[in-house]
Amino acid sequence: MSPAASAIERFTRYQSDDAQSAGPVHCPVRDVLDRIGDKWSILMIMTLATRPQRFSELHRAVRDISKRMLTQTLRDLERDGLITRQVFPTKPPSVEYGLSPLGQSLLDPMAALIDWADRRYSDIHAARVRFDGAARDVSR
Amino acid sequence: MSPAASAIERFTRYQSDDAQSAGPVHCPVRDVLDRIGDKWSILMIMTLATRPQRFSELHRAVRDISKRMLTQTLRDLERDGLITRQVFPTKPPSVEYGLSPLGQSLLDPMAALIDWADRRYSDIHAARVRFDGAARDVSR
DNA sequence: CTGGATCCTGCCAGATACTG
DNA sequence: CAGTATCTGGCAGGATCCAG
Repeated sequence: MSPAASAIERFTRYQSDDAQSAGPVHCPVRDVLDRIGDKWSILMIMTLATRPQRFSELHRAVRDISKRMLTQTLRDLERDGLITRQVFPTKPPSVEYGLSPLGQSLLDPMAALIDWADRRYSDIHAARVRFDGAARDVSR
Repeated sequence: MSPAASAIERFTRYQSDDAQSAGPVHCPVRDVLDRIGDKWSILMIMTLATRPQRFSELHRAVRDISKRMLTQTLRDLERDGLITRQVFPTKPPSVEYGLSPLGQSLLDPMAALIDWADRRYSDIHAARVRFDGAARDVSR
C-alpha cells in the first residue's frame, strides 16, 4: 500500500460519511485545508519559519499584503494555535510573532508540498501553454 | 539540516527576489498553491485518486459543489495537466476524468498534509476553543 | 448526460483614515 | 508601532435556463 493510499482512504471515508449524513459537510481535512489554503497563511508560516518576527517585519517581508489582511491572517493562525503572539509593553509597543510547536510540526508536510510545487512547476507551466494553445486553435 | 529547511530556504529566496525586484510578485510556489489551494481542487484530486470517474459521479461524490464550479475546477485541473479528460462519443455522451501521472505525483505530498491535518485536528480545535473563550472573557 | 451561457448576489479584500 | 473602522468595488460562486 502506497504511503498515499491510507490518507486517501481516510479522506474518502470522511467524504462519504459527510455526503450521506444530514447536516452541513464537516470534514476535519477540509476544515484545516481551508485555513492553511488561504492566500496568505502558508506565506506567513514559511516566513516565520526562519525566525520570529514583528508585525512590520512581516509586512516588509510580504509587501503585497495589506495591513488588514496581515492582521487577520495572523490572528487566525494564532487562534488555531499555529503561531504565538507576544506583546512587549515598550513604547512604542512591539509585538513578536513566532511559530508554536504545532506550527513547526506543519513545516515538514508543507515542505513536501513546496518541494513538489518547485519541481513540477515547469511541467504545469508547459501543460498550461499547451492547453491554452489548443484552445486557441479550436476557437479559430 | 531538517527536511523542511531546504524548502524554507528556497521559498524565502523566491520571496526576497520577488519583493526586491520590480513587477508583480511571481513565485512558482504561490502560483501552484493558489491553484491546489482553492476550495475544490484537492477534493477533486482525492476523489479521483480512488478511480477515474465521470462528471455525474464526481458531482454525487461531492454534493455541495455546483455544476458550474465542478466544470470550472475540472477544466483548471486539466489545464494544469493534473487530470485527464476522455470523451466517449456515446449517446448520451459520457466523459471520464482521471489523474494524470503528474496528478498522481501530487498524491504523496498531499497525503503528508492530510495526515498532518488529521492527526493535529484535535489540537487545532482545542486551540480555537481556548482562543475564543479568552476573547469572550476579555470582551465582558 | 455533460456541460455552456447568463444573470444576480454576498462577502472578501483593498484603500484610506484614524487611534492607543 | 501595531493595529482598528468604514466604505466600496470586484469577483467568486449559486441558480437557472439552454444546447449538443
